[in-house]
Amino acid sequence: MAEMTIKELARICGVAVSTVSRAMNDRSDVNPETRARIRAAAEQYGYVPNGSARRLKIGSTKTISVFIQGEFGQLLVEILQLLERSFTEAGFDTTISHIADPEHANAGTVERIVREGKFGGVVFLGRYGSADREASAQLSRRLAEIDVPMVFCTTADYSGAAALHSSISVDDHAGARDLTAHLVSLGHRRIGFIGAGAEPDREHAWALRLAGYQAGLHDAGIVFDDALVIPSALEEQTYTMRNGYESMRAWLPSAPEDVTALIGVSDWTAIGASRALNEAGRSVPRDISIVGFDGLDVANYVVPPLTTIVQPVAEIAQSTARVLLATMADPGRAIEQVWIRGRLLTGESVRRLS
Amino acid sequence: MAEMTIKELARICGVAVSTVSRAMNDRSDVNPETRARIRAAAEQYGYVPNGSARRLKIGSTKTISVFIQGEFGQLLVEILQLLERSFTEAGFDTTISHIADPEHANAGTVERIVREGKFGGVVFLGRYGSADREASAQLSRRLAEIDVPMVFCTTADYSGAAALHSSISVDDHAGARDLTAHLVSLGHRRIGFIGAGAEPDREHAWALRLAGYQAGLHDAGIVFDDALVIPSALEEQTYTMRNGYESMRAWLPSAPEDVTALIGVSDWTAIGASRALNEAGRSVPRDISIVGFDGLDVANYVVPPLTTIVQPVAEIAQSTARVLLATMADPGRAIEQVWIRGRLLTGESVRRLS
DNA sequence: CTGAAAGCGCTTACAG
DNA sequence: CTGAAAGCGCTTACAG
Repeated sequence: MAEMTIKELARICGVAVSTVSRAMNDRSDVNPETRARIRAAAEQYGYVPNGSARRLKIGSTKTISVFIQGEFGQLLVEILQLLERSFTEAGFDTTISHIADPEHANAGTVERIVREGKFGGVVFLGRYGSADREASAQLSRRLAEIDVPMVFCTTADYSGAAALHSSISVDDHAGARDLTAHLVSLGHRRIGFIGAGAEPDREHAWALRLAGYQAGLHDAGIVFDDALVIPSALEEQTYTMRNGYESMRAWLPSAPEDVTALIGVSDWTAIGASRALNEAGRSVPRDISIVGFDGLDVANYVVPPLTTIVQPVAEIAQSTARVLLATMADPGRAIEQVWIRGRLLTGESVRRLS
Repeated sequence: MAEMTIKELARICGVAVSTVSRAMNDRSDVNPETRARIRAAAEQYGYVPNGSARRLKIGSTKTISVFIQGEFGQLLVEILQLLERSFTEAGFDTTISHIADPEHANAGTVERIVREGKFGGVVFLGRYGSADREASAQLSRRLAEIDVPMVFCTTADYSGAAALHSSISVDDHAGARDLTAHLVSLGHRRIGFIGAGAEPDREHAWALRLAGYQAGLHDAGIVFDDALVIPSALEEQTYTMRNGYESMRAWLPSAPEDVTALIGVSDWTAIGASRALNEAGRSVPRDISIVGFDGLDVANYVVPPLTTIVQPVAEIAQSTARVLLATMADPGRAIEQVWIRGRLLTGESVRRLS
């Protein structure tokens, strides 16, 4: 079936192409009857305006692009669906680009897509940026030079000292602090943290959560002990079940005997670590308590159900859409950093002491 | 930073736009030095060709579109990454569209995107089509009228009697049959199936897996018993952990006492069902054996690790890329239905009887 | 190897 | 309310 053009449809309808264009774009200055006739013909002949030509004319488009980095689990799917809905309601199409491997997606690719795309706005969605901080920072700075509104959702913009873009995320710091306070309230004082990254870092989720945990300890007057921080065994997989498992296995032989509770940097991490503990003959929560972070469905289904911080998915998506649309309407708008507090969900993975 | 056009760059370099175009597109008929000079200038000034203009001229594009339906777990992420890599190697860009809610994504949206996009080819990726079979079939037929090569990956095309599109998938039927044979070989004869859909169906994964299970029983001379088929409790969530859990809870009160093994329609289903069994005081595999399907990482980490069929992800992606690229090269090419055999992975969730 | 020119299919002032 | 015309930024015969 050959593609039909506006010209052919115009001839069929006996009008000028400009009239067809107006009819297809629901402009007010068309006779309702003409409009109906043209749209009926379009339907009948399967006419669809050529998007490329349209975009070429219009310049910036009614399209918002969402970039997703790496894996794409329940959390991001839920946020993406909510974003798509918001954008549709606001009259925008949503297009998605997946950056399979943030490490190898050289800045150029992303930049090229954003520049070529002529998008109305861009969302970067993805929990965790590249491990190469300098590359991330550089990309972020180059992106800032492009004249398109962008926001970062569930991920920081790594541009360095002063943020160049708005970002919306769960409050990682407060969440980890809440978890720590919860454990303390149940009598725990020797509390470990699973899944710390390698280098000093202040922007990735793991670093914020680690800092929140330290703040929680401080709140309770507990001295932070480096020996209770369990480093990630696997590069670039910080938040995975596999990393939780491997990290715990690597750490267990040298683990201080008196640890009574552990905070996983994510639910998956906690689940993987639990498995390693089980294999080592230590039962959760009898021998050791463990909590996660994110509040995935799976946290409710593992045995025992995990105590965790639930990410406020709806609020995150809402804020993201709001900030982006507002910035699109007023590009000079101030940059916002939005941190949304997660909710503590009590499972059965923590034992009350004494 | 204003967008630079080919015209401006041409003026800067002191050449004609056609020369810039040739240089940017790596055509052979340009003086290597001119080419180098132009590309350097492009880099310096951040010139990126306008994709819309390019597409408008070229007509069909060097872009392949991947449509993803619904959730997007480990399996699809892995396949998508492999597809992206194959397409890139073949010189194509990959663009992704997410159909958040296949139920509500009226055929029109998908059709519009495909028609507008002028893609070189289209992949439909997603394990499970819409529940509304008539709508699916109709969409499939309408898509067949569009003059773009398409293949279905890990999902059937639901066009009905005669397939209109090529499709590549794990061999659901053989996999379930293998699982059944495995259980039989360990002494099980009263084997149930968790996650059957509501209506008669022959195309969805659950239906194929159910049929494979029945074939496996038949192979072993075991009479199929309807009472051992556990229906899905939740609409549109067949393969989720939640559905495994809820379905098992609903079924348990009326469960025949003599069941010794269960086949989950997916790993997640098996994991959810295990949890319900645990809550009811039945331990896996001591009291009852259970197997899954898909071979997700999580299957190795639950306790006990799940026996399952591992989806041959690499082969699926490879075949999908091969079939699509071949069809793009030769649109008259015959339609292929590719079923790839999965591998049985033995965990610890099955007990040997007697 | 390079340039001038036509044209891809739209949208949008402009004139009626 | 409608039409004729210009032009968005490219690519590609065509001519040199």
